[in-house]
Amino acid sequence: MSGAWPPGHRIPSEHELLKEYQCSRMTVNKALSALAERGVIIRRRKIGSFVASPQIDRTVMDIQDISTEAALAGHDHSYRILMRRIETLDASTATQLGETAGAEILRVHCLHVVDAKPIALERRIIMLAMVPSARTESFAMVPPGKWLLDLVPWSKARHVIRAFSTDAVTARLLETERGEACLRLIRQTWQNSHTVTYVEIIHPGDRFQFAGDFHPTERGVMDQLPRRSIS
Amino acid sequence: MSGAWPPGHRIPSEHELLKEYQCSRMTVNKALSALAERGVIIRRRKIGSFVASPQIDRTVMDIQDISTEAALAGHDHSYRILMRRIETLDASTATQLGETAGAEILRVHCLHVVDAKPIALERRIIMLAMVPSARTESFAMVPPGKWLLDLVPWSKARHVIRAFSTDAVTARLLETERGEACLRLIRQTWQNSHTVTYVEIIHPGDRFQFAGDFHPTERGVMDQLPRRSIS
DNA sequence: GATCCGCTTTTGTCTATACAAATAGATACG
DNA sequence: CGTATCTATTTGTATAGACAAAAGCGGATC
Repeated sequence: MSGAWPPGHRIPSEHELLKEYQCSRMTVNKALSALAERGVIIRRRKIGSFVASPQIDRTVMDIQDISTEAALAGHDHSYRILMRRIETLDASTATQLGETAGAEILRVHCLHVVDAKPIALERRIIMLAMVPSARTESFAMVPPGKWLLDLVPWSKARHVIRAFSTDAVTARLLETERGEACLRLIRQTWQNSHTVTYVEIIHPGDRFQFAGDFHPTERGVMDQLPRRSIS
Repeated sequence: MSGAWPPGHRIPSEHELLKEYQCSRMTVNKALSALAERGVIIRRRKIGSFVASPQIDRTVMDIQDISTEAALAGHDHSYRILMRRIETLDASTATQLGETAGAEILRVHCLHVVDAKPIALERRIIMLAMVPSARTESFAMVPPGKWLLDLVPWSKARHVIRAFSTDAVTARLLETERGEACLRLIRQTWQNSHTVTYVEIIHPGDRFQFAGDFHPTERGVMDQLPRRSIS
Protein backbone atom coordinates (compact mmCIF):
# COMPACT_ATOMS: atom_id res chain seq x y z
CA MET A 1 0.00 0.00 0.00
CA SER A 2 2.97 2.32 0.33
CA GLY A 3 3.22 2.26 -3.42
CA ALA A 4 6.76 0.91 -3.31
CA TRP A 5 5.59 -2.04 -5.38
CA PRO A 6 3.83 -0.70 -8.46
CA PRO A 7 0.82 -2.43 -10.03
CA GLY A 8 1.97 -5.60 -11.73
CA HIS A 9 4.91 -6.11 -9.37
CA ARG A 10 5.33 -9.67 -8.27
CA ILE A 11 5.26 -10.09 -4.52
CA PRO A 12 7.25 -12.81 -2.73
CA SER A 13 5.83 -16.31 -2.89
CA GLU A 14 4.17 -17.85 0.14
CA HIS A 15 7.29 -19.87 0.79
CA GLU A 16 9.49 -16.78 0.86
CA LEU A 17 7.07 -14.94 3.10
CA LEU A 18 6.78 -17.72 5.64
CA LYS A 19 10.57 -17.70 5.96
CA GLU A 20 10.58 -13.91 6.32
CA TYR A 21 7.78 -13.75 8.88
CA GLN A 22 8.57 -17.02 10.66
CA CYS A 23 5.05 -18.33 10.49
CA SER A 24 3.25 -21.22 8.86
CA ARG A 25 2.11 -21.32 5.29
CA MET A 26 -1.56 -21.30 6.31
CA THR A 27 -1.07 -17.96 8.01
CA VAL A 28 0.62 -16.42 5.00
CA ASN A 29 -2.00 -17.93 2.75
CA LYS A 30 -4.83 -16.52 4.80
CA ALA A 31 -3.35 -13.03 4.67
CA LEU A 32 -2.73 -13.18 0.93
CA SER A 33 -6.15 -14.68 0.24
CA ALA A 34 -7.75 -11.81 2.14
CA LEU A 35 -5.77 -9.32 0.06
CA ALA A 36 -6.83 -11.13 -3.08
CA GLU A 37 -10.48 -11.07 -2.03
CA ARG A 38 -10.24 -7.33 -1.58
CA GLY A 39 -8.68 -6.96 -4.99
CA VAL A 40 -5.38 -5.61 -3.71
CA ILE A 41 -3.42 -8.43 -5.28
CA ILE A 42 -4.06 -11.01 -7.97
CA ARG A 43 -2.93 -14.59 -7.45
CA ARG A 44 -2.32 -17.29 -10.03
CA ARG A 45 -1.06 -20.78 -9.51
CA LYS A 46 2.50 -21.41 -10.51
CA ILE A 47 2.78 -17.79 -11.65
CA GLY A 48 2.70 -16.00 -8.32
CA SER A 49 0.95 -13.04 -6.68
CA PHE A 50 0.99 -9.58 -8.17
CA VAL A 51 -0.01 -6.12 -7.09
CA ALA A 52 -3.33 -5.43 -8.80
CA SER A 53 -3.98 -2.34 -10.86
CA PRO A 54 -6.53 -0.26 -8.97
CA GLN A 55 -8.31 0.44 -12.24
CA ILE A 56 -11.69 -0.14 -10.85
CA ASP A 57 -12.76 2.02 -7.99
CA ARG A 58 -15.00 -0.04 -5.85
CA THR A 59 -16.87 1.63 -3.14
CA VAL A 60 -19.15 0.16 -0.60
CA MET A 61 -22.18 2.22 0.15
CA ASP A 62 -24.48 1.51 3.01
CA ILE A 63 -27.92 2.41 1.90
CA GLN A 64 -29.94 1.99 5.03
CA ASP A 65 -33.47 2.25 6.07
CA ILE A 66 -34.26 5.90 6.73
CA SER A 67 -35.72 5.50 10.20
CA THR A 68 -32.75 3.43 11.38
CA GLU A 69 -30.36 5.91 9.91
CA ALA A 70 -32.03 8.92 11.46
CA ALA A 71 -32.03 7.19 14.83
CA LEU A 72 -28.31 6.42 14.49
CA ALA A 73 -27.56 10.03 13.67
CA GLY A 74 -29.63 11.23 16.59
CA HIS A 75 -32.23 12.92 14.46
CA ASP A 76 -35.91 12.92 15.05
CA HIS A 77 -37.72 10.88 12.44
CA SER A 78 -41.37 10.58 11.69
CA TYR A 79 -43.34 9.50 8.66
CA ARG A 80 -46.78 9.67 7.18
CA ILE A 81 -48.48 7.06 5.05
CA LEU A 82 -49.83 8.90 2.02
CA MET A 83 -51.38 5.93 0.27
CA ARG A 84 -51.87 2.24 0.87
CA ARG A 85 -53.70 0.18 -1.67
CA ILE A 86 -53.90 -3.39 -2.89
CA GLU A 87 -53.73 -3.65 -6.67
CA THR A 88 -52.83 -6.09 -9.38
CA LEU A 89 -49.65 -5.60 -11.34
CA ASP A 90 -50.23 -3.97 -14.72
CA ALA A 91 -48.32 -5.10 -17.77
CA SER A 92 -45.77 -2.30 -18.00
CA THR A 93 -44.83 -2.34 -14.34
CA ALA A 94 -44.64 -6.13 -14.45
CA THR A 95 -42.11 -5.95 -17.27
CA GLN A 96 -40.13 -3.34 -15.38
CA LEU A 97 -39.92 -5.59 -12.34
CA GLY A 98 -39.38 -8.77 -14.32
CA GLU A 99 -42.52 -10.29 -12.85
CA THR A 100 -45.77 -11.47 -14.39
CA ALA A 101 -48.71 -9.13 -14.77
CA GLY A 102 -51.77 -9.69 -12.64
CA ALA A 103 -49.89 -10.52 -9.45
CA GLU A 104 -51.34 -8.98 -6.35
CA ILE A 105 -49.32 -6.14 -4.93
CA LEU A 106 -49.53 -3.67 -2.12
CA ARG A 107 -48.69 -0.11 -3.12
CA VAL A 108 -47.54 2.16 -0.30
CA HIS A 109 -46.55 5.80 -0.54
CA CYS A 110 -44.86 7.32 2.46
CA LEU A 111 -43.32 10.65 3.34
CA HIS A 112 -40.36 10.72 5.73
CA VAL A 113 -39.70 13.74 7.88
CA VAL A 114 -36.48 14.37 9.78
CA ASP A 115 -36.20 17.32 12.12
CA ALA A 116 -39.48 18.70 10.80
CA LYS A 117 -38.25 18.74 7.18
CA PRO A 118 -39.35 16.28 4.51
CA ILE A 119 -36.32 14.18 3.68
CA ALA A 120 -37.67 11.45 1.45
CA LEU A 121 -40.66 10.41 -0.55
CA GLU A 122 -41.00 6.66 -0.71
CA ARG A 123 -43.09 4.85 -3.33
CA ARG A 124 -43.11 1.15 -2.74
CA ILE A 125 -44.52 -1.99 -4.27
CA ILE A 126 -44.69 -5.11 -2.12
CA MET A 127 -45.38 -8.46 -3.76
CA LEU A 128 -48.15 -9.96 -1.69
CA ALA A 129 -47.35 -13.49 -2.82
CA MET A 130 -43.94 -13.14 -1.18
CA VAL A 131 -45.09 -11.20 1.86
CA PRO A 132 -48.64 -12.30 2.66
CA SER A 133 -48.57 -10.67 6.08
CA ALA A 134 -48.32 -7.24 4.45
CA ARG A 135 -51.97 -7.55 3.46
CA THR A 136 -53.16 -6.71 6.93
CA GLU A 137 -50.29 -4.48 8.04
CA SER A 138 -51.21 -0.81 8.34
CA PHE A 139 -47.64 0.50 8.81
CA ALA A 140 -49.00 2.83 11.45
CA MET A 141 -46.31 1.93 13.98
CA VAL A 142 -43.36 0.83 11.83
CA PRO A 143 -42.48 2.31 8.44
CA PRO A 144 -42.66 -0.16 5.54
CA GLY A 145 -38.91 -0.26 4.90
CA LYS A 146 -38.05 -1.24 8.43
CA TRP A 147 -41.01 -3.57 8.72
CA LEU A 148 -39.90 -5.49 5.64
CA LEU A 149 -36.25 -5.65 6.63
CA ASP A 150 -37.11 -7.02 10.03
CA LEU A 151 -39.50 -9.58 8.68
CA VAL A 152 -38.47 -10.71 5.26
CA PRO A 153 -34.99 -11.96 4.51
CA TRP A 154 -33.70 -11.16 1.07
CA SER A 155 -31.00 -12.77 -0.97
CA LYS A 156 -30.28 -10.19 -3.61
CA ALA A 157 -30.67 -6.46 -3.95
CA ARG A 158 -30.10 -4.02 -6.74
CA HIS A 159 -29.65 -0.32 -6.27
CA VAL A 160 -29.76 2.38 -8.89
CA ILE A 161 -29.09 6.03 -8.20
CA ARG A 162 -30.32 8.62 -10.64
CA ALA A 163 -30.83 12.35 -10.74
CA PHE A 164 -34.34 13.62 -11.06
CA SER A 165 -36.04 16.98 -11.50
CA THR A 166 -39.04 17.24 -9.24
CA ASP A 167 -42.45 17.40 -10.81
CA ALA A 168 -45.13 19.56 -9.24
CA VAL A 169 -46.55 16.83 -6.97
CA THR A 170 -43.18 15.70 -5.66
CA ALA A 171 -42.00 19.27 -5.12
CA ARG A 172 -45.05 20.09 -3.06
CA LEU A 173 -44.64 17.01 -0.87
CA LEU A 174 -40.92 17.54 -0.34
CA GLU A 175 -41.41 21.28 0.15
CA THR A 176 -38.89 22.24 -2.49
CA GLU A 177 -39.01 24.26 -5.66
CA ARG A 178 -40.45 22.60 -8.67
CA GLY A 179 -37.61 21.49 -10.97
CA GLU A 180 -35.23 21.12 -8.03
CA ALA A 181 -32.59 18.42 -8.55
CA CYS A 182 -33.28 15.35 -6.47
CA LEU A 183 -31.59 12.04 -5.87
CA ARG A 184 -33.68 9.09 -6.83
CA LEU A 185 -32.76 5.78 -5.31
CA ILE A 186 -34.38 2.71 -6.79
CA ARG A 187 -34.04 -0.54 -4.97
CA GLN A 188 -35.35 -3.92 -5.94
CA THR A 189 -35.02 -6.78 -3.51
CA TRP A 190 -35.32 -10.45 -4.33
CA GLN A 191 -35.65 -13.67 -2.46
CA ASN A 192 -34.69 -16.68 -4.57
CA SER A 193 -35.28 -14.81 -7.85
CA HIS A 194 -38.73 -13.60 -6.82
CA THR A 195 -39.14 -9.89 -6.28
CA VAL A 196 -40.01 -9.09 -2.70
CA THR A 197 -40.27 -5.34 -2.99
CA TYR A 198 -39.49 -2.50 -5.34
CA VAL A 199 -39.05 0.96 -3.98
CA GLU A 200 -38.27 4.41 -5.28
CA ILE A 201 -37.01 6.89 -2.74
CA ILE A 202 -36.71 10.51 -3.76
CA HIS A 203 -34.50 12.78 -1.69
CA PRO A 204 -34.27 16.54 -2.04
CA GLY A 205 -30.85 17.26 -3.56
CA ASP A 206 -30.01 20.04 -1.16
CA ARG A 207 -30.50 17.84 1.90
CA PHE A 208 -29.04 14.55 0.86
CA GLN A 209 -26.05 12.70 -0.45
CA PHE A 210 -24.73 9.18 -0.70
CA ALA A 211 -21.19 8.55 0.43
CA GLY A 212 -18.85 5.61 0.51
CA ASP A 213 -15.30 5.07 1.66
CA PHE A 214 -12.90 2.48 0.45
CA HIS A 215 -9.77 1.52 2.33
CA PRO A 216 -8.36 -1.64 0.77
CA THR A 217 -6.02 -2.36 3.66
CA GLU A 218 -8.08 -1.78 6.72
CA ARG A 219 -9.48 -4.86 8.38
CA GLY A 220 -12.82 -5.77 6.89
CA VAL A 221 -13.61 -4.05 3.66
CA MET A 222 -17.19 -4.30 4.72
CA ASP A 223 -16.74 -2.72 8.14
CA GLN A 224 -16.40 0.84 7.04
CA LEU A 225 -18.17 3.73 8.59
CA PRO A 226 -20.47 6.38 7.22
CA ARG A 227 -22.21 6.05 3.91
CA ARG A 228 -25.17 8.28 3.60
CA SER A 229 -25.53 11.37 5.65
CA ILE A 230 -28.22 13.86 6.29
CA SER A 231 -26.73 17.25 5.66
CA MET B 1 -30.41 -17.70 2.52
CA SER B 2 -33.60 -19.66 1.96
CA GLY B 3 -35.09 -17.70 4.79
CA ALA B 4 -35.85 -20.83 6.78
CA TRP B 5 -33.76 -19.41 9.61
CA PRO B 6 -35.03 -15.94 10.40
CA PRO B 7 -32.74 -13.11 11.48
CA GLY B 8 -31.54 -13.78 15.03
CA HIS B 9 -31.79 -17.54 14.69
CA ARG B 10 -28.88 -19.38 16.18
CA ILE B 11 -27.10 -21.61 13.70
CA PRO B 12 -25.40 -24.84 14.76
CA SER B 13 -22.03 -24.49 16.44
CA GLU B 14 -18.84 -25.33 14.58
CA HIS B 15 -18.66 -28.60 16.46
CA GLU B 16 -22.15 -29.63 15.37
CA LEU B 17 -21.46 -28.61 11.78
CA LEU B 18 -18.24 -30.57 11.53
CA LYS B 19 -20.10 -33.67 12.64
CA GLU B 20 -22.86 -32.99 10.15
CA TYR B 21 -20.57 -32.28 7.21
CA GLN B 22 -17.81 -34.74 8.18
CA CYS B 23 -15.03 -32.25 7.82
CA SER B 24 -12.50 -30.57 10.05
CA ARG B 25 -13.19 -27.59 12.25
CA MET B 26 -10.92 -25.35 10.17
CA THR B 27 -13.07 -25.96 7.15
CA VAL B 28 -16.26 -25.13 8.99
CA ASN B 29 -14.59 -22.12 10.55
CA LYS B 30 -13.43 -20.81 7.19
CA ALA B 31 -16.94 -21.04 5.76
CA LEU B 32 -18.53 -19.36 8.76
CA SER B 33 -15.85 -16.67 8.88
CA ALA B 34 -16.52 -15.88 5.25
CA LEU B 35 -20.24 -15.58 5.97
CA ALA B 36 -19.48 -13.34 8.93
CA GLU B 37 -17.23 -11.12 6.80
CA ARG B 38 -20.05 -10.69 4.34
CA GLY B 39 -22.42 -9.80 7.13
CA VAL B 40 -24.69 -12.79 6.61
CA ILE B 41 -24.14 -14.05 10.13
CA ILE B 42 -22.84 -12.59 13.36
CA ARG B 43 -20.47 -14.62 15.52
CA ARG B 44 -19.71 -14.20 19.20
CA ARG B 45 -17.49 -16.33 21.37
CA LYS B 46 -19.24 -18.65 23.74
CA ILE B 47 -22.57 -17.34 22.46
CA GLY B 48 -22.65 -18.83 19.01
CA SER B 49 -23.39 -17.72 15.47
CA PHE B 50 -26.63 -16.05 14.49
CA VAL B 51 -28.36 -15.09 11.28
CA ALA B 52 -27.79 -11.35 10.92
CA SER B 53 -30.60 -8.90 10.38
CA PRO B 54 -30.10 -7.49 6.91
CA GLN B 55 -30.82 -4.03 8.29
CA ILE B 56 -28.04 -2.43 6.43
CA ASP B 57 -28.13 -2.70 2.70
CA ARG B 58 -24.62 -2.71 1.49
CA THR B 59 -24.02 -2.27 -2.11
CA VAL B 60 -20.79 -2.31 -4.00
CA MET B 61 -20.59 0.21 -6.75
CA ASP B 62 -17.87 0.18 -9.31
CA ILE B 63 -17.15 3.74 -10.15
CA GLN B 64 -14.74 3.40 -12.99
CA ASP B 65 -12.76 5.66 -15.11
CA ILE B 66 -15.01 6.91 -17.90
CA SER B 67 -12.78 5.99 -20.81
CA THR B 68 -12.30 2.45 -19.50
CA GLU B 69 -15.98 2.08 -18.93
CA ALA B 70 -16.97 3.33 -22.35
CA ALA B 71 -14.47 0.96 -23.93
CA LEU B 72 -15.91 -1.96 -21.96
CA ALA B 73 -19.42 -1.10 -23.07
CA GLY B 74 -18.30 -0.81 -26.67
CA HIS B 75 -18.97 2.89 -26.90
CA ASP B 76 -16.86 5.42 -28.65
CA HIS B 77 -15.19 7.77 -26.18
CA SER B 78 -13.31 10.96 -26.73
CA TYR B 79 -12.47 13.91 -24.53
CA ARG B 80 -11.33 17.49 -24.72
CA ILE B 81 -9.12 19.28 -22.24
CA LEU B 82 -10.88 22.55 -21.46
CA MET B 83 -8.36 23.92 -19.01
CA ARG B 84 -4.98 22.96 -17.62
CA ARG B 85 -3.30 25.28 -15.18
CA ILE B 86 -0.80 25.13 -12.35
CA GLU B 87 -1.97 27.06 -9.31
CA THR B 88 -1.44 27.24 -5.61
CA LEU B 89 -4.13 25.99 -3.27
CA ASP B 90 -6.27 28.78 -1.85
CA ALA B 91 -7.43 28.72 1.75
CA SER B 92 -11.03 27.61 1.26
CA THR B 93 -10.23 24.79 -1.16
CA ALA B 94 -7.40 23.70 1.11
CA THR B 95 -9.81 23.37 4.02
CA GLN B 96 -12.24 21.47 1.84
CA LEU B 97 -9.55 18.97 0.87
CA GLY B 98 -8.01 18.80 4.33
CA GLU B 99 -4.69 20.02 2.96
CA THR B 100 -2.59 23.09 3.63
CA ALA B 101 -3.03 26.25 1.60
CA GLY B 102 -0.27 27.26 -0.76
CA ALA B 103 0.47 23.77 -2.03
CA GLU B 104 1.07 23.56 -5.74
CA ILE B 105 -1.72 21.96 -7.69
CA LEU B 106 -2.61 21.20 -11.24
CA ARG B 107 -6.16 22.07 -12.17
CA VAL B 108 -7.59 20.23 -15.16
CA HIS B 109 -11.03 20.56 -16.66
CA CYS B 110 -12.08 17.99 -19.16
CA LEU B 111 -15.21 17.19 -21.15
CA HIS B 112 -15.98 13.55 -21.95
CA VAL B 113 -17.96 12.66 -25.02
CA VAL B 114 -19.48 9.25 -25.67
CA ASP B 115 -21.14 8.53 -28.99
CA ALA B 116 -20.98 12.21 -29.91
CA LYS B 117 -22.87 13.30 -26.79
CA PRO B 118 -21.29 14.98 -23.78
CA ILE B 119 -21.49 12.53 -20.93
CA ALA B 120 -19.41 14.08 -18.19
CA LEU B 121 -17.70 17.26 -17.15
CA GLU B 122 -14.64 16.59 -15.05
CA ARG B 123 -13.03 19.19 -12.82
CA ARG B 124 -9.91 17.87 -11.20
CA ILE B 125 -7.23 18.97 -8.81
CA ILE B 126 -3.97 17.04 -8.74
CA MET B 127 -1.55 17.60 -5.87
CA LEU B 128 1.77 18.17 -7.58
CA ALA B 129 3.74 17.23 -4.47
CA MET B 130 2.25 13.74 -4.70
CA VAL B 131 2.36 13.44 -8.49
CA PRO B 132 5.32 15.48 -9.71
CA SER B 133 5.19 13.93 -13.18
CA ALA B 134 1.81 15.58 -13.77
CA ARG B 135 3.62 18.91 -14.12
CA THR B 136 4.76 18.09 -17.63
CA GLU B 137 1.88 15.84 -18.70
CA SER B 138 -0.41 17.38 -21.29
CA PHE B 139 -3.14 14.70 -21.13
CA ALA B 140 -3.36 14.89 -24.90
CA MET B 141 -3.20 11.13 -25.33
CA VAL B 142 -4.59 9.74 -22.08
CA PRO B 143 -7.36 11.39 -20.04
CA PRO B 144 -6.32 12.50 -16.53
CA GLY B 145 -8.39 9.89 -14.71
CA LYS B 146 -6.89 6.97 -16.52
CA TRP B 147 -3.41 8.47 -16.46
CA LEU B 148 -3.54 8.83 -12.68
CA LEU B 149 -4.98 5.38 -12.05
CA ASP B 150 -2.31 3.74 -14.16
CA LEU B 151 0.50 5.67 -12.56
CA VAL B 152 -0.32 6.49 -8.98
CA PRO B 153 -1.38 3.85 -6.49
CA TRP B 154 -3.87 5.01 -3.89
CA SER B 155 -4.69 3.64 -0.51
CA LYS B 156 -7.99 5.28 0.28
CA ALA B 157 -10.82 6.80 -1.68
CA ARG B 158 -13.98 8.58 -0.74
CA HIS B 159 -16.97 8.95 -3.01
CA VAL B 160 -19.91 11.23 -2.60
CA ILE B 161 -22.88 11.30 -4.90
CA ARG B 162 -25.13 14.34 -4.94
CA ALA B 163 -27.81 15.81 -7.12
CA PHE B 164 -27.09 19.08 -8.80
CA SER B 165 -28.98 21.56 -10.94
CA THR B 166 -26.85 22.74 -13.82
CA ASP B 167 -25.75 26.31 -13.91
CA ALA B 168 -25.52 28.10 -17.24
CA VAL B 169 -21.89 27.20 -17.94
CA THR B 170 -22.29 23.54 -17.11
CA ALA B 171 -25.51 23.26 -19.09
CA ARG B 172 -23.88 24.71 -22.18
CA LEU B 173 -20.92 22.32 -21.96
CA LEU B 174 -23.08 19.27 -21.36
CA GLU B 175 -25.58 20.39 -24.00
CA THR B 176 -28.55 20.17 -21.67
CA GLU B 177 -31.16 22.61 -20.45
CA ARG B 178 -30.13 24.98 -17.74
CA GLY B 179 -31.50 23.74 -14.40
CA GLU B 180 -31.47 20.14 -15.59
CA ALA B 181 -30.90 17.64 -12.77
CA CYS B 182 -27.43 16.16 -12.86
CA LEU B 183 -25.51 13.60 -10.87
CA ARG B 184 -22.42 14.97 -9.25
CA LEU B 185 -19.79 12.48 -8.21
CA ILE B 186 -17.06 13.76 -5.97
CA ARG B 187 -14.05 11.59 -5.39
CA GLN B 188 -11.05 12.25 -3.24
CA THR B 189 -8.16 9.84 -3.36
CA TRP B 190 -5.41 9.55 -0.80
CA GLN B 191 -2.06 7.86 -0.53
CA ASN B 192 -0.96 7.51 3.09
CA SER B 193 -3.22 10.34 4.29
CA HIS B 194 -2.01 12.75 1.61
CA THR B 195 -4.52 13.77 -1.00
CA VAL B 196 -3.48 12.64 -4.45
CA THR B 197 -6.39 14.02 -6.41
CA TYR B 198 -9.81 15.51 -5.95
CA VAL B 199 -12.30 15.34 -8.74
CA GLU B 200 -15.86 16.40 -9.40
CA ILE B 201 -17.58 14.66 -12.27
CA ILE B 202 -20.92 15.99 -13.40
CA HIS B 203 -23.14 13.72 -15.46
CA PRO B 204 -26.33 14.74 -17.21
CA GLY B 205 -29.18 13.15 -15.29
CA ASP B 206 -30.96 11.89 -18.35
CA ARG B 207 -27.93 9.95 -19.59
CA PHE B 208 -26.46 8.50 -16.44
CA GLN B 209 -26.99 6.38 -13.40
CA PHE B 210 -25.00 4.53 -10.79
CA ALA B 211 -25.95 0.96 -10.07
CA GLY B 212 -24.83 -1.73 -7.71
CA ASP B 213 -25.84 -5.30 -7.01
CA PHE B 214 -25.47 -7.19 -3.81
CA HIS B 215 -25.65 -10.96 -3.56
CA PRO B 216 -24.51 -11.98 -0.10
CA THR B 217 -24.12 -15.64 -0.97
CA GLU B 218 -22.38 -15.63 -4.27
CA ARG B 219 -18.68 -16.31 -4.19
CA GLY B 220 -16.76 -13.10 -3.80
CA VAL B 221 -18.84 -10.17 -2.73
CA MET B 222 -16.42 -8.04 -4.66
CA ASP B 223 -16.64 -9.95 -7.93
CA GLN B 224 -19.96 -8.66 -9.08
CA LEU B 225 -20.69 -7.30 -12.50
CA PRO B 226 -22.03 -4.01 -13.75
CA ARG B 227 -22.28 -0.87 -11.67
CA ARG B 228 -22.54 2.23 -13.70
CA SER B 229 -24.10 2.22 -17.06
CA ILE B 230 -24.45 4.63 -19.86
CA SER B 231 -28.11 4.72 -20.75
C1' DG C 1 10.22 -29.04 -35.90
C1' DA C 2 5.92 -30.41 -33.54
C1' DT C 3 3.88 -32.93 -29.95
C1' DC C 4 3.59 -35.17 -25.78
C1' DC C 5 5.27 -36.38 -21.13
C1' DG C 6 6.89 -35.58 -16.82
C1' DC C 7 9.13 -32.34 -13.46
C1' DT C 8 8.88 -28.29 -10.70
C1' DT C 9 6.94 -24.27 -8.74
C1' DT C 10 3.18 -21.89 -6.82
C1' DT C 11 -1.27 -21.45 -5.21
C1' DG C 12 -5.72 -23.78 -3.34
C1' DT C 13 -7.62 -26.45 0.03
C1' DC C 14 -8.18 -29.84 3.57
C1' DT C 15 -6.95 -32.29 8.10
C1' DA C 16 -5.67 -32.78 12.87
C1' DT C 17 -4.11 -30.50 16.72
C1' DA C 18 -3.29 -26.93 19.98
C1' DC C 19 -3.98 -23.02 22.76
C1' DA C 20 -6.03 -18.33 23.61
C1' DA C 21 -9.95 -15.22 24.49
C1' DA C 22 -14.58 -14.21 25.66
C1' DT C 23 -18.29 -15.05 28.38
C1' DA C 24 -22.62 -17.49 30.29
C1' DG C 25 -23.73 -20.18 33.99
C1' DA C 26 -22.70 -22.59 38.18
C1' DT C 27 -20.59 -22.58 42.46
C1' DA C 28 -18.33 -20.88 46.57
C1' DC C 29 -17.84 -17.37 49.84
C1' DG C 30 -18.53 -13.50 52.84
C1' DC D 1 -28.11 -11.53 49.01
C1' DG D 2 -24.39 -9.85 46.52
C1' DT D 3 -19.88 -10.81 44.79
C1' DA D 4 -16.03 -13.28 43.33
C1' DT D 5 -14.27 -17.43 41.26
C1' DC D 6 -14.31 -21.48 38.67
C1' DT D 7 -15.82 -24.18 34.68
C1' DA D 8 -17.56 -25.30 30.28
C1' DT D 9 -18.64 -23.78 25.76
C1' DT D 10 -17.78 -21.44 21.63
C1' DT D 11 -15.23 -18.81 18.61
C1' DG D 12 -10.46 -16.97 17.05
C1' DT D 13 -6.18 -18.09 15.48
C1' DA D 14 -1.99 -20.50 14.85
C1' DT D 15 0.96 -24.74 13.33
C1' DA D 16 2.56 -28.64 10.56
C1' DG D 17 1.59 -31.66 7.17
C1' DA D 18 -0.61 -33.50 3.04
C1' DC D 19 -2.34 -33.65 -1.56
C1' DA D 20 -4.60 -31.38 -5.65
C1' DA D 21 -4.67 -28.17 -9.56
C1' DA D 22 -2.61 -24.98 -12.78
C1' DA D 23 0.89 -23.90 -15.62
C1' DG D 24 5.67 -22.98 -17.14
C1' DC D 25 9.76 -25.62 -18.63
C1' DG D 26 12.69 -28.97 -20.53
C1' DG D 27 13.48 -33.16 -22.68
C1' DA D 28 12.11 -37.38 -25.28
C1' DT D 29 9.91 -39.07 -29.18
C1' DC D 30 8.24 -39.24 -33.81
